[in-house]
Amino acid sequence: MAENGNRPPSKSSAPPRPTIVLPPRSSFETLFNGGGGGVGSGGGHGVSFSPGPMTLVSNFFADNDEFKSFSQLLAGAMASPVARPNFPPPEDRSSGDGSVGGDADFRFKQNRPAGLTVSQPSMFSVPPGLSPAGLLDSPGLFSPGQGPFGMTHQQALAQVTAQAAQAHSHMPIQTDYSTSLSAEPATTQLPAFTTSTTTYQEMPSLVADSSIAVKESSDISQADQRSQSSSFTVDKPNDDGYNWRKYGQKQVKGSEFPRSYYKCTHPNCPVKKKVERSLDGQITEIIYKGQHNHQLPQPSKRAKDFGNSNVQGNPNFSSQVHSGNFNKSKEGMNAYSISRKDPESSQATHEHLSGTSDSEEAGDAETVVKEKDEDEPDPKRRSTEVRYSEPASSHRTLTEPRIIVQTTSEVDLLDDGYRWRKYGQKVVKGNPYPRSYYKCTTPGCNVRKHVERASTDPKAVITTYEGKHNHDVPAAKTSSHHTVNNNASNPRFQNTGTGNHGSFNKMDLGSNDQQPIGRLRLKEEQIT
DNA sequence: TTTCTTTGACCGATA
DNA sequence: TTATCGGTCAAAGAA
Repeated sequence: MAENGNRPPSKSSAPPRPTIVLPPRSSFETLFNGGGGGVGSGGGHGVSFSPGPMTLVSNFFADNDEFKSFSQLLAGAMASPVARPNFPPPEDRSSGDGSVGGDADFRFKQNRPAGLTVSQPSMFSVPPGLSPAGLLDSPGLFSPGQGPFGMTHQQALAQVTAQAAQAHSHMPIQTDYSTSLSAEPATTQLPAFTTSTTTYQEMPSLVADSSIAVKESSDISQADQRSQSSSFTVDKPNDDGYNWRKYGQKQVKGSEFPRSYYKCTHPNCPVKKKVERSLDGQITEIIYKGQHNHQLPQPSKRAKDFGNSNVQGNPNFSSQVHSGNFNKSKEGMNAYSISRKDPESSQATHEHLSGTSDSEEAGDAETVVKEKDEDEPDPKRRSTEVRYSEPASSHRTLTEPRIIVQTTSEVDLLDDGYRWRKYGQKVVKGNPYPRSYYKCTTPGCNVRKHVERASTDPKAVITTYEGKHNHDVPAAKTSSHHTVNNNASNPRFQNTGTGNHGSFNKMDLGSNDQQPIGRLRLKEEQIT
């Protein structure tokens, strides 16, 4: 990549960072739940819901190596342990023998949110184009000698995001908010997936882009037939398969690190990305803008950079993704289409991919997938921003990012069990609804949360938590019936007795320290 | 010579 | 109207 190729030594000495694989929104949820619709086991329940994406991915595709089609991918995914309702709890699988598998299990156990289970049919679908292989195809992901998953969680986070970004750039996306925009004729290039009340955007799918090759440990998967050199430096933010030219760098307010601006070098390609790096070269944030209007660069080059490419090697995927033929995707989507009816809670759904840390230095990590109308005046077309941000903390070690899928409605924004004081509000351009800032009212607790509503659908909110509660959930709130309802419809939160946030605070390594929570955030934003 | 990065300046949007 | 900020341009330098 250009960015990395000519960096001054002072900047190029950064430790390897993962390319990011961001699971499209809610994709994992389906996996956790054992699948909804036509594929997989019907109605998963009792599935532990805590493994980070990497864990999920590893389990998800452990048995699947050479999927030839998306449906096969899906089928394979559903056959994975994670997707199985009777998937044994991590405790039962923990060996603690120090082996890769055992260690992985240990991590799994560590991060498992107590009582956080998923017992309902999937609220989300595996979006077409979501390639398990794409997720798996992450160099070093399971490389031996790098810990249980072959990479640090920080790397995992970065990898998740980068690949998501890549996937995003592979596939134009169309959001169909049935609750607000359903009347609009579909210019959909990708099918939307819906719940009974909400049509979710077909997220930028993770193309089976094994340009990011996988190197799995044998006990996790045999998929390393495809494995590529782990020398693929996953930390290259620009190694997403496209070629970028840096055209600017600036210190932006509010960020302690400079932001670099890149353009896709492909002629007439409007895609840009912003990358923030910490002083040690680590990526703290990547924001993609626009959609590639071309395919990935020539395989030869990509092969050089990434090793084999599943995009190349998986004609089904590459063709359907790049040629605009999404029939297969649609089929896959339908197979996972959501049948659950939950008007109480499914009005809007946002997922929080929460990373956590078992390190004192763990900071925030957030992934934002945000749709944004870029160059197209047509509101039906949106480009996508995929953001990965991770406050720089040079020695941070993140555990696997946990995935928190939060179902929120307008009324229960604050009913997460904790008490909040609103300390700020801001209106952003293009969104008639203010962005609100809340702070936990418990003395000494510095947790904040930020609630943002989609401009086109006030019921669609994005709640972002920052920090970690250093206290228990306050006594039950009197006005929590909405939360109760919401939680009732969302069993993942039932056992916690708290709101979603409380639940995943509690599940954070089972500790109640004040480590900041690494967080991955998926954010969907309607653009006016 | 070409390609790419760096970096100060410029411009438009916003408060 | 002005200041600030983010994004971009483009000249200069490096590889």
